[in-house]
Amino acid sequence: MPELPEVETTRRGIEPWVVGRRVAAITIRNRQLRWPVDLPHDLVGQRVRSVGRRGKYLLLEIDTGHLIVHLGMSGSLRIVGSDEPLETHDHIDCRFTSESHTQHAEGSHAQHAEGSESSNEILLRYNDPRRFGSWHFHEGDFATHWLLESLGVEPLGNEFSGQYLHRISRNRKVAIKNLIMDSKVVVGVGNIYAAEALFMAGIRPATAARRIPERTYDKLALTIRQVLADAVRQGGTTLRDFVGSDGQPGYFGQSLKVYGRADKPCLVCHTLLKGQVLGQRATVYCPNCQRSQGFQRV
DNA sequence: AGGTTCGCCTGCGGGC
DNA sequence: TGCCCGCAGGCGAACC
Repeated sequence: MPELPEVETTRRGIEPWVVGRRVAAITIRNRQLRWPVDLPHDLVGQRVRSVGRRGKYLLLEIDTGHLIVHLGMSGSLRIVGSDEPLETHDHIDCRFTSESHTQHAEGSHAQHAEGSESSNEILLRYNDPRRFGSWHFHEGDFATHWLLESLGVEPLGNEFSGQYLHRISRNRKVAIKNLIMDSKVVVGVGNIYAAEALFMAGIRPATAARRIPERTYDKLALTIRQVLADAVRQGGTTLRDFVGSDGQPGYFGQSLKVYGRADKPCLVCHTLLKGQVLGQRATVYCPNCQRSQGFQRV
């Protein structure tokens, strides 16, 4: 599920609710996620300093380190009231004390009486049907965690550019779609946004990375940034089960040009879009708009 | 070392 | 109605 825009949507959603609060309790109902969940007991009482993101990993910075959360394919984190009924696959709850050093946004979803200390508690609730997600605690610098230490650059950061992609693609014959989905190269680009960015750049997904000229990589770096930033603005993409921290879906789905549209007409030129499997992942492209070298008829 | 495939899970839609 | 199959937003491990 969640690619960078969905994770960022979640980050922005939970940030104002948890920053400044202290962990009151962590309830783990099912430890069997991607890796067995094993959190230290001394997290209780620690204050949340910030909520960050590295690639598709959410980083809850607390006093002694970071809670590192990955949503896998089907995970979601929601802010709910402490009386919210449990649903299937609600695997982890992180309960926070009512004290807070930050002002909440208007429109609280938690059912509570204003000013009441005890009823002001909120839960950060993790639901994950497929259990491909993960929860870890890491002391100190998050970048040294084994899951994060070899991650590539942030696509919305300064290090990411056409020049960077061009340099890293030398002598690599891997399909360009697989290259931009490789988290050691650039983080956060999953199956949906890879297909969309390649369409916007006019590049055929199966093109060998080393055959693409730098000019075309300039264009690709731009469209990757564009599609991710656009999707963040719209709260991510909801195909089936993604919901933001307020339980609402994302609206970027209606902006998708190729993903999930195999055998349908291209929205630009009306040529039938072509489906293909690349690296075990379904992809879709327009045979007319997407020519290997980025040539576009426009 | 780069490239490819596997496997972890549940849920859902389509075909029969 | 029900069963079986294939497929789904990720990604590290284990293969060549």
